[in-house]
Amino acid sequence: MGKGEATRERILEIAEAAVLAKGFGATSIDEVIAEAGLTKSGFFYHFKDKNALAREMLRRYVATNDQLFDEIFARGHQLSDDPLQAFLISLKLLAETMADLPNGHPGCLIASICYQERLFDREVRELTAQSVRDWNARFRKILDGIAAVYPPREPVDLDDVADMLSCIVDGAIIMSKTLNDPSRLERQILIFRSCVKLMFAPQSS
Amino acid sequence: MGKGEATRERILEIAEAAVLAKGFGATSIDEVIAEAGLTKSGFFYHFKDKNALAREMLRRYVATNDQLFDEIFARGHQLSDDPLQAFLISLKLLAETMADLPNGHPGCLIASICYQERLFDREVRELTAQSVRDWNARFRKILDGIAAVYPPREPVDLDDVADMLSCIVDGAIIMSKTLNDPSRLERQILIFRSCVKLMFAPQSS
DNA sequence: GAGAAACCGTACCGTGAGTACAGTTTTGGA
DNA sequence: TCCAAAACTGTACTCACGGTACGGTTTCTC
Repeated sequence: MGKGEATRERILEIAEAAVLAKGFGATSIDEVIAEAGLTKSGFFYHFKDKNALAREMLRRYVATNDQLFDEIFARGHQLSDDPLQAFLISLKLLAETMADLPNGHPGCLIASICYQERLFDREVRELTAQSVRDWNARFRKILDGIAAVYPPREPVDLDDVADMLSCIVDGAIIMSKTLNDPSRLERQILIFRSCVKLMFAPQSS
Repeated sequence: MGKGEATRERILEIAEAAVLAKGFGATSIDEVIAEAGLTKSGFFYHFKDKNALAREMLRRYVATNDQLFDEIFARGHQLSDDPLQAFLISLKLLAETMADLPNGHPGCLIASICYQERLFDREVRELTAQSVRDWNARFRKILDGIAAVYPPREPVDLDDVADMLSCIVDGAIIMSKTLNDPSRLERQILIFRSCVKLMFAPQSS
């Protein structure tokens, strides 16, 4: 890794924390470069403009999240051969992971971008849309596996159930931040888990 | 209503549409006053600064939403004496109301503020927190009424279920906007409705 | 040791928030 | 109908921020 790449990473790390804390519009390049210890010229050497910064931040964020999901769902699959049990275990792991974040979840970049859409170009917005679609498809695939074994009790659209997880997480992050109570995120994931159980698990007193 | 009050309302209406479309930071006072047809001096005569504008926008937004919930849940209560049925009807009405919005839900002001928190003062943030708490309490009260008649199947925390509705709605709004598909919001509310049914309704094939 | 990569410094432009303050029109009530 | 308050207008600033331009300098790497 060249020195330039390291600087880029440092900038992205600092920028992401700032953006999640106060929004993209309120994050000034000046403060980022001050913390990163370089000049404006240095910044624009690495990023054409603020949009380029957003694009790279987003790529980083999506990659990190993808990796987290890979790990968590692989682990669930390791611990149980039953697709429903594996998913329930993974959701538990996800909840725990979120609960273990030191200062609560810092925020969802996609949601942050969503509420400031006009600040970004089409490429950035297309990137957010695609990653949401990918996550939904991933969850949908898991649900397909479950539904094949356990026919859902209520007639539910599996696409909607898949979407639900992303919605719950994004919504819970907002509530956590608004109420300054990190525990809400964990609890919402667990409530979703209960819903999945109710939908698919066979009757058990 | 004096002329000043009418101007204030006009500014708030224009500002809300702009803020939900592109975020608070990206909404300039200049463009708002241009559309409202008054000068900068005129604007600052009504609002001390941008924070004061946010505060009033928020008050307006919360009041409108409160009224919507009042209507929808009152209507549900009219149509059925059974607390569970009444809630399920209300959720259906809520879903329909959201589906009927011409260009999809314009966005949640609380979420928008959440992701740009540092732009706002403590009073604004306290206002968002309080309205979320109020909405959660309202839903919780309804769930209490239901649980008294229909003991929940899974051991669920009713506070969490109450929170869930807000989370789902906020999350679904983000997904709707990100994917440019307004129907997601309606479908998520209906999926939540299915979950409530599964939690409380007695076994029915 | 040379050339490319990774910066620094300085000076500049446009836009938007916000201030200051004096002047003008509009409005509602005695 | 007049008068005072309310509701503005106009001008002229300030400061911060995004972004550009460009020449110079250091630092790596082959």
